[in-house]
Amino acid sequence: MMNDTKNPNAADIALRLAAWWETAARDLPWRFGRASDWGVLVSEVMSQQTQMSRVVPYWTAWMERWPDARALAGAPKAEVITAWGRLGYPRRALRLQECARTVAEQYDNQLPHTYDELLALPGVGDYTASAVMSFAFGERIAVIDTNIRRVISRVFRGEESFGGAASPVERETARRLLPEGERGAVVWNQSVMELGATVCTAKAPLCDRCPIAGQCVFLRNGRPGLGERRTRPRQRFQGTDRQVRGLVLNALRELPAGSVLEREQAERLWKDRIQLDACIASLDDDGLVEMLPDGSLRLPQ
DNA sequence: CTCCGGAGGA
DNA sequence: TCCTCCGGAG
Repeated sequence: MMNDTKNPNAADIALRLAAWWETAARDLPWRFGRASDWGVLVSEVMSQQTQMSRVVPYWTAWMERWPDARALAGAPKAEVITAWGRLGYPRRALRLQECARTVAEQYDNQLPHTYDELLALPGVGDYTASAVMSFAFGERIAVIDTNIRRVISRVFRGEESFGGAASPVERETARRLLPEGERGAVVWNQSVMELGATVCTAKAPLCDRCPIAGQCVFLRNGRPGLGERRTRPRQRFQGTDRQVRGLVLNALRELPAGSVLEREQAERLWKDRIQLDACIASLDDDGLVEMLPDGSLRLPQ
């Protein structure tokens, strides 16, 4: 077809999303240049597997208490674990502190500015390294998370994205769609991700509120397979080790600082003694708790 | 109850 | 490549 005006045009979509970003972006405290590079990294680590809205109060308190990598590096582990609160996946808290130590010691308290150096930091994977490069340093780099994968797949391919790791084709597509200029690329990453988080959601996309509904192949095709395919296998929580670990750690966090959880108290948290012990052992392995000779538990020092 | 989401280790 | 790691919103 010679003049297919319906074919999605990346430049046109980028313009529309940039305009939408100006009016619709959530006012998160680490956005719009208000946070340090380190603050941006902390926000990204906290946002791994956790909704931004839940992160905000934790991030604010965290950055007030430990404004930079050096400050976090010197904090007692127990305080770090406690401050992580109910964000979930508390190993992230320890990795973030390890990251802070690396930054403080090896990089003189300044985040490194290359993707490879960022990627090598504890708790920093492809997504976080790319996000810091883009959002903290303003570099032109394709950021790929599940929101961006979903939006790009729907808008340009008219399909739901597959689960699993991003394929080389997906990565190449993401790079190709990136606007030429640095500033444009940053806004592209932020706006596509924001669209995926708030409008182009996985299960019930709000197409009537979408600024690029007129350019979307997925919508034009009648949203084929909407909600049929999961981006990842379903994860149960009730009865799992994750729930038990959460109960134990939460009990420790709620204790007065420095005090221990007696064995009897721990046993009251979960009926299945075998599973409880396995979870305590795994928390110990992770460095999230310490077991004393009498069987009581405490947060690590 | 179901949904959502990166890193790292096996 | 698969699996485990959480908690709160809907």
